[in-house]
Amino acid sequence: MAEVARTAGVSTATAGRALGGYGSVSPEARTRVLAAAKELGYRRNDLARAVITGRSDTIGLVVADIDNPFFAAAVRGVSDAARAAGYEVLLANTDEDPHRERSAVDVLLARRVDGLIVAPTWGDPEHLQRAQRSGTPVVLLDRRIEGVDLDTVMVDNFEASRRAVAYLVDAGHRRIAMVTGGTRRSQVAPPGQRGVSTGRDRVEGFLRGAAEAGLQEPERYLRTAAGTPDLSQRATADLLAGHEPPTALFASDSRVALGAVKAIRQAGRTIPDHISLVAFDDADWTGVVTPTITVISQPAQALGRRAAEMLLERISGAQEEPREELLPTVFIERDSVAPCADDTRGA
Amino acid sequence: MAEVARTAGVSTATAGRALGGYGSVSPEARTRVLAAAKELGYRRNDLARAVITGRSDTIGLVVADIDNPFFAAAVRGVSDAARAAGYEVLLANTDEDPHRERSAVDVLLARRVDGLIVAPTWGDPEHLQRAQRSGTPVVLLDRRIEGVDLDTVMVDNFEASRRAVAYLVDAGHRRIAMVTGGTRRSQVAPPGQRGVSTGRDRVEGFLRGAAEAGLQEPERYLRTAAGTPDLSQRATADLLAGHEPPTALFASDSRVALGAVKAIRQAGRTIPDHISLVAFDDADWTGVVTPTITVISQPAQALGRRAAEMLLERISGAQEEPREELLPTVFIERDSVAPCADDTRGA
DNA sequence: GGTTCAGATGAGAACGTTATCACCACATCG
DNA sequence: CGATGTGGTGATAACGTTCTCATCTGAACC
Repeated sequence: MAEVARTAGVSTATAGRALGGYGSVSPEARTRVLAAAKELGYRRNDLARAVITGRSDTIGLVVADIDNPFFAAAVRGVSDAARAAGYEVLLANTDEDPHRERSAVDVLLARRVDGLIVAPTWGDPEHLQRAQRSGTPVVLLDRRIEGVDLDTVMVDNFEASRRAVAYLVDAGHRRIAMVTGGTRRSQVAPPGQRGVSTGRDRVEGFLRGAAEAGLQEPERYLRTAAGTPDLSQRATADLLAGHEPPTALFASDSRVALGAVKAIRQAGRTIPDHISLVAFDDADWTGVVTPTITVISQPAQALGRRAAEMLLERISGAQEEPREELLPTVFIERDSVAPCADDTRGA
Repeated sequence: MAEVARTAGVSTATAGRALGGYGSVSPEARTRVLAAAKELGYRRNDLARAVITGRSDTIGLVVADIDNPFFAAAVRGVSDAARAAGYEVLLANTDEDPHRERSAVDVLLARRVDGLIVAPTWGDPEHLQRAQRSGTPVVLLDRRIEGVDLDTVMVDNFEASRRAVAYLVDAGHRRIAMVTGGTRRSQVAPPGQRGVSTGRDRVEGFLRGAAEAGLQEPERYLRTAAGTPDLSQRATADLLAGHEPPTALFASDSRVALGAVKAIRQAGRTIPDHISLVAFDDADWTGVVTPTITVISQPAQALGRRAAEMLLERISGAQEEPREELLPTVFIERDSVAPCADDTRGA
């Protein structure tokens, strides 16, 4: 910059003003500086600027796995909203490992991000609260943490799941199973905080829906820790092979549904004749398989966008109470649910 | 840091050495500094460090759309390799807009990324060459640019496509269609550089395969500018409704395939009885639809990982000639291709 | 016992910006 | 005409680090 200033015949202060767009500069000085900068191939150093201003115009984004379609869409939403406001996005994956989440947050904080959007995984969220307290706003995406004062953008997983079960019950089903990832057993945490809120809420919605229908022992048909297609396939196969197999299945996300569909097919059963299926997430393929799958559609991209918007509000100094914002899900009826054909429905 | 130094009773220089892990510090001084830092809640400012060292330990990643499964996987690969080496990833989407690509590169350069991984879209690549020349290494991901000296990691799209067509020809098909996105018509660029190399190479592979089989006017069955499921669905419907409809279809990626499957189903045809299908990309759903889809599988995540590795080599000063690295595709035979049943196969 | 050398330390410069302040010229106003 | 702004400018401090250099200590070596 000093060289640009020299070439343009002004002080570095004036050159800085012309290049940085602050203060006031005469039109002629500005053009001279700009010309000199172009001639010399000058490129601004945003890092040095950030050191001075204390703002990096960057937000940190921490998700479990960008390669999961839900998060990919959410990241896209965050990215779009961020860029529209002149912010860049620093991305980190955790693979649901609390240790990686914590270290990712530490690194992003050291890089002086102006704010953080986190889809928190299961451990102690103290690092998130500390970040917020020390002046870096945090917005939770897709997952809430009880007893923590942070903005949160998500859907009503409990209610959506309860309704899905009610829908299956209305179709006459009584032996309704749920396959889900998330809720791990081998986990050290207070009971209320096990697993990820998304998984917990969906399981509780399932249990509530089952209870409301007076179903006996719904836990008998609940399979957790099946978060990948492969695990889900095995869990579903297990369910189908059991005594009094379920006549309907609720899959907690599209990857779980993928494994479930495979297992059902391999077991020689057909959807929806032998077993009905409802899944979370309107993945692209759910509309193209035979039969098409009835799903609870989540506005993944909009969730990301809203999270970014809320974060940007906080960054610009909004001081209201932390709020939990719920975006609506859409229940899309397709062809994977049929009335229960099983005579033993009373079982 | 000055306060930490004061608390620990050492100079800022020594505190810096203890905190920054450079130079040499006595064990006792180190422990005193670390204790003081912890007590004061000191958090290092990596931005200031980057200003001094000239290295930000950050790489910029520019792709068309993170919400596309191929790129999501590639980004994951880049991210993993980057983190393993202590680098962070700054992400940008272009939506295939050359203007956005250029401005994204400009912003990332201003943030002093140590290197760039770009899946280049169609316009003039001068900004990429300039970045490389001015000392920020650039690696091209998934797409090459002719006549440009940049490292590139991709697959052999031409050969994979040629083989896919040959496979269909071997099954007896003569009216083979291709639906693809990418190659736009309304584009201002020298003929050889229209569209994105991936799309061009696949089209040329298709044409070569057709030529080798002696097929007449293969262009008649070529539909470009159908990069989204919706556009692809329309293009496929159009093909099916035409005179002498194709008996086999080659879809240039999984999203195109999705639209094609929908169109085929809506037209009342079945795969593979009426029409065979081969698609690029082993999307998760291609193994679960009926019938399962025969695909050319790309190692998307490995492409990202290799791109990051090559970039890191350049960053650490490797000076060899730029190279183009091809990762192998895998042709996965499933159930969407059947021998041609059409009597008029000579047409 | 002097020379050499490595380890440890501090003072202060350096990195490339923005922030602060003082100053000037000039217009505006009463 | 003097007081009061206001836009433009430059010198220099400031940001929070790392880098450079000089100095000191003590051990090892012949």
